[in-house]
Amino acid sequence: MQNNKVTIHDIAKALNLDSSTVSRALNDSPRVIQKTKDIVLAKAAEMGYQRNHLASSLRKSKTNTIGVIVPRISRHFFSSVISGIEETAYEAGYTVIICQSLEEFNREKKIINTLMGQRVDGVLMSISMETKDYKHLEVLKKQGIQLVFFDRHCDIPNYSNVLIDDFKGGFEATEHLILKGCKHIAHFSGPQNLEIYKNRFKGYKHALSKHGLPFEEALVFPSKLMEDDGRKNSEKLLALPNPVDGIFSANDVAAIGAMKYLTDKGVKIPEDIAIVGFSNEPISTVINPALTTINQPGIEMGKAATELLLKHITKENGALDAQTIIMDSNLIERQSSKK
Amino acid sequence: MQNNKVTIHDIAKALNLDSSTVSRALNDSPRVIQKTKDIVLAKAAEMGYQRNHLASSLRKSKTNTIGVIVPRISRHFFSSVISGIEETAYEAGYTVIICQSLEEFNREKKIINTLMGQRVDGVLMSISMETKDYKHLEVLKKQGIQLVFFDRHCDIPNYSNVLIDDFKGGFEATEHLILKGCKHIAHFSGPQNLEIYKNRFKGYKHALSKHGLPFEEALVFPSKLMEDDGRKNSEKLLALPNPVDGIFSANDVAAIGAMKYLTDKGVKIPEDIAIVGFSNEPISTVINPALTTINQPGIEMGKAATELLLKHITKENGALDAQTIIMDSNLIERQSSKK
DNA sequence: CTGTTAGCGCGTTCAA
DNA sequence: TTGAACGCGCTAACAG
Repeated sequence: MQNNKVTIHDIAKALNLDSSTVSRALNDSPRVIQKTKDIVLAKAAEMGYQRNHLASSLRKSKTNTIGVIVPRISRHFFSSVISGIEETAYEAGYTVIICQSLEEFNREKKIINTLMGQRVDGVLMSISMETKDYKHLEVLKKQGIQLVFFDRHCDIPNYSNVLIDDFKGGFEATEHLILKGCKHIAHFSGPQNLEIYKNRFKGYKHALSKHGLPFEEALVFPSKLMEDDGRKNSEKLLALPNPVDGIFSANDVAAIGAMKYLTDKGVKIPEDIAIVGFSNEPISTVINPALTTINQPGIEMGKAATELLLKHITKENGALDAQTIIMDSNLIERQSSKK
Repeated sequence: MQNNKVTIHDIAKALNLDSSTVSRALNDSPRVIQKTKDIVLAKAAEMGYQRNHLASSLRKSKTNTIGVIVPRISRHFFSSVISGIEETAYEAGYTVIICQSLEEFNREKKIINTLMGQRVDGVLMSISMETKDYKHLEVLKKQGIQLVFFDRHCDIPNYSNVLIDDFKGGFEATEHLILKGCKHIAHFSGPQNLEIYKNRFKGYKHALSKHGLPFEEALVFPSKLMEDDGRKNSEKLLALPNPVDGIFSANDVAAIGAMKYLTDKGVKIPEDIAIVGFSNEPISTVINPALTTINQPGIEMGKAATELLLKHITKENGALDAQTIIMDSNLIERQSSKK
C-alpha cells in the first residue's frame, strides 16, 4: 500500500542523470540524444512513472484543459455535441470539463468562476436562455481565456460562433414537401423571440416563394414546444376550407403530437399529409418512420467547435480573427411516399 | 489586455502583510484574527483574486476532482446519472471530469491513465461491456485513488457498488400485471449473459410463483434489444393457443416494437394486452402513454454513488468498508385500465 | 548534448 | 497572532 509517486527526480537518481534531462527526454526534446531518451523512457516505464500534470501546468501556465458549458447534458443534442468535443479534444491531448447551466444565469456565472479557478485554456459554451447580460464573460477575455460559442448564437464582437443553418434547414424541409407534390403546406412555428425559430420560419417562406406558392398567414400555427400544441394545431388545420397536404414543424414535439392526432382521425401519413419536423431527440426516429426529420449534426458541431477553439488557443498571440461557422442540418427520410 | 493574475503575494504586498497570512485568511484558518480576515477578503475581492487550484492542489496533493467513466454519454440513463454526480460533487466543492469508454476496453485503459495523470481524488465508473480483465484498475488502488462502480456490477473485492435492483423491478413489473388481472403473462427477455436481464427474468418468475401462476417456458421470448424482436415475438405470441393478456419486456425497445405490431393488428393496449417495459430512454414516455414503464433512477444513482465516493475519499485513512447500495426502480403508469 | 539554478502559486512547517 | 522559509513536481533560462 505504499504511495507510489515516482517523480522525474527518482528516475534521474536511478539513472545518474539530472532531472532536467529526464524532463527533456520525456518531452521528446531535440536537445537530448536518442539513446538517452530510450534509456529514460525505459526506466520511466519500468518504475511506473506518470507525469504530474498539475506541476507541469503550474510551471507552463497552460493546463491543456477546456471547459464546456451546456444548458443540460441530458438533452440528446448536447450530449452528441459533447461526444464530438471530447473526441477532438482528446486527440489533441486536451482534457474536458463539462458543466451544465440548467438554463440558469446564476449557475452560468458560478461555472465561469469555477473554470477560471481550474485555469482552463479555453471555453466552449452554449449560452443559457436566461442570459441577457454578458458581463460575466468579460473576465475570460481579461485573462486571455479563449471562448467559442456553439449552437446558440451570441453577438458579442470578436467571438467565434459555430451554428446550425436554420434558415437552410427550414428551406429544405419545405422544399422537400413541395417537391413531393404538396401545395398547401402548414407551418408549426416555435417561439419567435428565439433566433432559430425565426430563421426556420424564414426558410419556410423563402421556399414557398421560390416555388411560386402563396404564403398564407392562416397556415402558420404557433407552438410552444408541447405535444398538445401539435394536437390542437392539427385540429384547427383539419377545419380549414382548403385541405392542407403538408406540415413543416419547427420542433419535433409538436410534430409528434400532430402525428398522433392525425393518425387517430384516420389521416394517412405521409399519403394524405406529409410531415417534416426538426428533431433534437432520438424520439422521432423511433416513434414513426413516416416522420421525415431535419437532423442536427451534434457530433460534427462539437468537433468543429473544438477545432476552432484549439486554433484560437494556439494562435493566442498571432491573434486569430473571430469567425462564424455555419453547419448544415440533414434531411432524413425513412419512409417515402407521394409523387 | 494585461494578464490579470492576482496572487496572494500581490494582495499581501498591497496590505503590508505576509503571503502566508493572506493564505490563512483566505482559508478561514483559526490562526488569523477576524479583523485581518475581513481586510484580506475585502482586498481579494477588490483585486479580483482567484485562487489558483493548480498550485493549491500541487501543494496539498489533493485536487478535489473526481473522474467519471461511462460507456456513452449520449445514452439518456448515463447522462441522468452524470447530472446527479455533477450536482452532488459540485455542492461538495469537487470538479468532475467525464470520459466515455464507448464500451471499448482499450479506451477504458487509456482513460484510467489520463485520470491518474490529472491526479483525480476518486473515480466513479460504469465498466465497459468489453472489459473482462481488471488489471488496469490495480494502479488506482496502488495510488490510493478511490473507486466506486455504478450501474454495472463489478465483483472485485473491497470495492463499493451502486446498483439498481433488477430483480425487484422485474418482480414489481410482473406483479403489477397480475394485480391488473392478467393471467397469462409473456416475458420478452434480454441477453442472459448479462446480470441485469437475468435478474429481471428471475423477478418475473418469482412474481408468478408468489401469486400461484404457473411458469411456462413457451411464454418466454428472447430478444436482442431490437424493435424487430418485439414485432416477431408479438407475432408468435398471438399464435399461441392460450391468449396472452400481459407482457413484461425486459427492455423498452422490444416493448415498443410489440406495441406497434399489436396496435397494427387491432389489439387494444392495455385493454386486451397490458405491457410493462424497462426503460432507459425517454422514448417510452412519448411514444405511447399506454406503455407502463419501470423507470431507472439515474439522477438518484449519480447522487448516491458520489456521496459514497466522497465518503471513501475523506475516510481514506479511517478506511471505510466497501458496500453495495441497491436502488429501487419505480413503476410509472400513465394510463390505467383493466380491473 | 547535459547540468545548474530558479521559480510557477500555494500551504505548511518553525520561529518570533 | 503573524512572518520567514521551504518545497510540492515540473520546466525554462542560462551555462558549459
